[in-house]
Amino acid sequence: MGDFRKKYVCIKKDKEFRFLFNKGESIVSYAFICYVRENKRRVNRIGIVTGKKIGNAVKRNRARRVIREAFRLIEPRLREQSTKRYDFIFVARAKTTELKTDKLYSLMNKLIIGKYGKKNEQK
RNA sequence: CAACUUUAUUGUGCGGUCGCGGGGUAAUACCGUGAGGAAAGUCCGGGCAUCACAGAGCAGGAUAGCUGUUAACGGCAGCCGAAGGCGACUUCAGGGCAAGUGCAACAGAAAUAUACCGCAUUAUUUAUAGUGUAAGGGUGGAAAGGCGAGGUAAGAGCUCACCGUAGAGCGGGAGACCGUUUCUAUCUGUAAACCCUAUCCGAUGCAACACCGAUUGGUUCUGUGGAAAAACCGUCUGCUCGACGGUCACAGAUUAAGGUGGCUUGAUUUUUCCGGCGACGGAAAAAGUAGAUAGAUGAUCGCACACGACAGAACCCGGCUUAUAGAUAAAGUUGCUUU
RNA sequence: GCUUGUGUAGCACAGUUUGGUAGUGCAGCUCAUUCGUAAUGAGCAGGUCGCAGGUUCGAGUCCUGUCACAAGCA
Repeated sequence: MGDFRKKYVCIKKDKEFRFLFNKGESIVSYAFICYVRENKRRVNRIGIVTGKKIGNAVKRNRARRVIREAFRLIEPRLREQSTKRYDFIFVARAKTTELKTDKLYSLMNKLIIGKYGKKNEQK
């Protein structure tokens, strides 16, 4: 699979963020809120939102890194189990800063893989 | 040993695996590198960039002991003065109310000039009026510099002795300032009240600015023609004077999504020596030190301990201010004990 | 990154220019009115003036620092 170097792409534009907030399915947990929608590209895309409420710059960076690392671990499994590709937007919450990646990883595993992996198999 | 004062340093470290930004070799692999003492607040100063360069006056802003230091500063160093502390030491917008003006609520008779009670005296009707007066009373943050004597009708710096404050003179010092057996007196407080004095200040900020860029529209600039008496508008930080340009039409350039540069070798860092009390300056050698653009440092395993605080570069420096778990070092003060 | 503005009672605002009493409306409580409620009338309570320091006899007001919140600039 050497077609593209990066396995996933960042969402950058404001329009796309707003589109996902309005039309995407939402998954809520104590660590993060996730908006998901199917896209027609060949890659999974991710966007991370860390608002001002979380804290100062260090805490915001920390939350961003933790989410990104967890997603990086989960992403290969998602591609194996599903043929479709999705856009994800993760919104960090205040508790995200204190969590470790393995906790977040197991949480994502439960919520995202559990939902979108199986969904595809049934079809 | 205890309490305290000041200054400085450090801000988890080492190794393995996966992952991220930039660079190099070069081709999907390897090598090396990658946040701070405050990166923060944006409170000052400077570089750099663009605009204006046709200026003059006024206004406006900043600073405020002296000498030095510096690219510059409102910073820093040393010294002087005042206040606080037993002391080491700390703090201070620390020029001028003796240039002028204003303000001083309530209380009080009166707040910068005055007569309520009082004390004297004059007039007559013995109670009032006039005059003189700041000794005494109470009020207040502040009551005519304080206190004693003389003096006087009673009093008053009115006079004198002693003392304070301010100014002038003299002496010392580079200066702030200090001293003084001299002379003078418009001797309440407030300039973080207006103001005066001295010194400095053009404006805007990397979202500056330069370059590339399609249909179409707008803006600005240039050129040509028109208008050009007055008026209006714009630019020159605000105002006045003054200067320049514009008002309508056509043509060309320019600009708006985005991209590239600006973007890191610089008043650089470290070490040694020399000059200086010190801030700092000079010389030599060595080092090569983040450069992203939704914005890079995380996860995990092993070992050690104090179990890791405050906190993340965004054009770059010099300061200041604020946040900060602890750990370490040096100098000094006071008290106690021992010798 | 840069440039501005605002913090006063539970809420919305005055007062800051020119320093001496902290006020207005709504909301709250009590009483009156009414068969009862609303409206109306009378009264009451409620304030670290964002925080810290300074100037002053005395700061909501003047000065300095600081903490929040909001707006603008491609």
